[in-house]
Amino acid sequence: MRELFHPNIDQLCLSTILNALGDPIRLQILKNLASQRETTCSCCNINLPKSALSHHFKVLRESGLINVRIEGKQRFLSIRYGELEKRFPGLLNTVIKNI
Amino acid sequence: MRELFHPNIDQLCLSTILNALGDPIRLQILKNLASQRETTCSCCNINLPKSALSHHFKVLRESGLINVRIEGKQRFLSIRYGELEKRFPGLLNTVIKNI
DNA sequence: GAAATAGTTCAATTATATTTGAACTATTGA
DNA sequence: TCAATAGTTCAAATATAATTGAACTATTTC
Repeated sequence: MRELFHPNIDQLCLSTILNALGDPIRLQILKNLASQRETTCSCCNINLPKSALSHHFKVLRESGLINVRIEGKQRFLSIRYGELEKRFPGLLNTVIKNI
Repeated sequence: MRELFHPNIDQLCLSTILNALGDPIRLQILKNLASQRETTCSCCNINLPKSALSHHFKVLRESGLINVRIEGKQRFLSIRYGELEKRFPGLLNTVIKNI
């Protein structure tokens, strides 16, 4: 695998994003990311088997919330702040403040 | 039935709220409510059997997003703006703006 | 009191999501 | 090249959610 699918900014759908956010584990992941700019999958400090984590990362990525950059053996996750802010102004910041 | 269950403001949980919002039908209901202050269940202009609508109203109510006031044969729905704003500042307005 | 109205609840079905371990891929380092 | 690392994918199991019609409750109106 060389590249992972990331939806385009104008394909993003509010209910899909809110649905991705409407899960305690994924909110926790987001909170971690918000405080760290970029993380690898294994640095999320969430006590779940890696296949379960991988599932949640995929939901976040496919909803458009996070970007996953492949570098060597690792994947670096980051929030798609700028694009999300353009598409849904204020949304992400407000959610993150309220986690 | 005389009263419906409404969670207290400090029992509200962000992931539960986002989960309730993460559905296109419920977002549509919220959008309608946002433009009308108060509506009855049957005035939602959503083409679903009433049992399905009732289900979605319940999800919204139990998450803390809406208030349901019983008056005669009807139930008047409204968004719990003030309380939600206190508990999760900015959240609801941002979501509604972005629907 | 009977019928109409407005909605809820129930039970069954169907659809989606989550969780898991095992097998897999790709990359790095010895 | 071999082993370790970082993560994905698969398939099966389990759990949760959505959808429906029918039966129900409560209220109003005749």
